[in-house]
Amino acid sequence: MGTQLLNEQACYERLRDWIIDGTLQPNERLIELDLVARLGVGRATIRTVLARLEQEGLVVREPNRGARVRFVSPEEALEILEARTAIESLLARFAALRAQPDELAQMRGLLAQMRACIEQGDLVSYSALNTALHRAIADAARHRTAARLLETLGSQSVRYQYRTILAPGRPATSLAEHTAVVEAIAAHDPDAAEQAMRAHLSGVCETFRRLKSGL
Amino acid sequence: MGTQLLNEQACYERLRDWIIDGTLQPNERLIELDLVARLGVGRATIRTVLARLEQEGLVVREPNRGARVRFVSPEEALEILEARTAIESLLARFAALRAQPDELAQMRGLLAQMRACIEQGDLVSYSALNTALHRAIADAARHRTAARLLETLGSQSVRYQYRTILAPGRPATSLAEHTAVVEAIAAHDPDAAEQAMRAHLSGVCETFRRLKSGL
DNA sequence: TGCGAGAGCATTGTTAACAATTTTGTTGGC
DNA sequence: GCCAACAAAATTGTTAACAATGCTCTCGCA
Repeated sequence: MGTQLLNEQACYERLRDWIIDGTLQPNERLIELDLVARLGVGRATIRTVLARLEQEGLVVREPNRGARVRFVSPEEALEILEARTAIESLLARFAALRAQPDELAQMRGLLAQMRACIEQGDLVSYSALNTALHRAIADAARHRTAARLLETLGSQSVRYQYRTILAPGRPATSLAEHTAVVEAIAAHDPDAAEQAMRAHLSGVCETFRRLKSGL
Repeated sequence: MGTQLLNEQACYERLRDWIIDGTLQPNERLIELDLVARLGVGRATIRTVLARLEQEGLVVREPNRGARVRFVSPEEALEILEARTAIESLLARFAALRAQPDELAQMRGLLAQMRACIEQGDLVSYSALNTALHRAIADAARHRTAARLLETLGSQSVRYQYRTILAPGRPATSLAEHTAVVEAIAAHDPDAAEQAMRAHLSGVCETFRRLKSGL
């Protein structure tokens, strides 16, 4: 954790990253003077950054009691997945309407890499590629409002993102579902793309529900 | 505009209201010392509040150039409507699964009032009831994540909310669509409820698109 | 007239100190 | 040993002053 001099935006991004990557753990107290020392900014800056992160759902602040990293319960994680389903289906629809050839090529490239990961059993890389593919679809949709909603949702639930792919039989199913989504987008068929994305994420939701109750 | 002493939260809500109700107009500069004088808080408080409002999409801040009320273009308003369609369809689905009898009674009551408004040509009251009904459905869904997304979307687009109902023939259509949504929820049919809500808001989107191009 | 340099003003950004609050630790009585 | 009352420490909340930045308007010059 470096001690460089940062402006508010950089400080915000840094802190955000620390929460997302787990450097700062859920429920961990965020003490202003600590962060001041770690980030090399004034306390006022830290305060506005914490306020922003609260608005984004990554931090909880209580008056006179300071801030902590928000803990997202499995129940909330499921809600987030459900909301993601709604938003990403919309994005898939728009991607089918607006995707450019180079964007389609990129999606297909990601799919190919994902296939290779499955064959080699490399689920960690698969998960990263999964994220990249979803992002590629969101970008192709050119729908900033939906993309923005999705981004805030995603940052809240990273902690749970690895879970579902570990379910037995899930990797192969997941790959097939992603392929269907990309094919529908490539065919510029908005209804099919929306439906395929909905089917995919509903599958993820269902898997997550089973994992959750099985804990 | 009172000059009372407020804490951060109250200050945030006050400023938010001023933006939503148009007391502060789109693109209007938000000068920290002005707000300090009007709200009776320190500049630091104003600053964190502005940061929060930016994160919420109501304000735009540029480094060293201050904050202004974010102007939502008609194009963005359409995007917001599209995103609302996705979220509210989800909420309608959950409302169908989870609505309690008293909540259903409330929805029917609102529908009856809406019908009366249409008959009397009172579109202003109709619009308010419309908002109330959508909120009642969101509450019945018990889906905090989706509700939170919807709330931020709603606050950004209030400026455009009256427009669509003014289109010729819209009021009657709108009432029929709302009735269908409530009936599906009352029947505890999630698929029908989701579909009905989607149909309703797609109609709103389509009307808005026409109004927009007709400007 | 048109236009760049520079002074002055308005506003934002940053820092430090102080006040208020909560939390922690300690003492004394039972 | 346990609990209440109190004191001390840690932390957050607030304020004021100062620094830096961007904007505006004038002045000098072609």
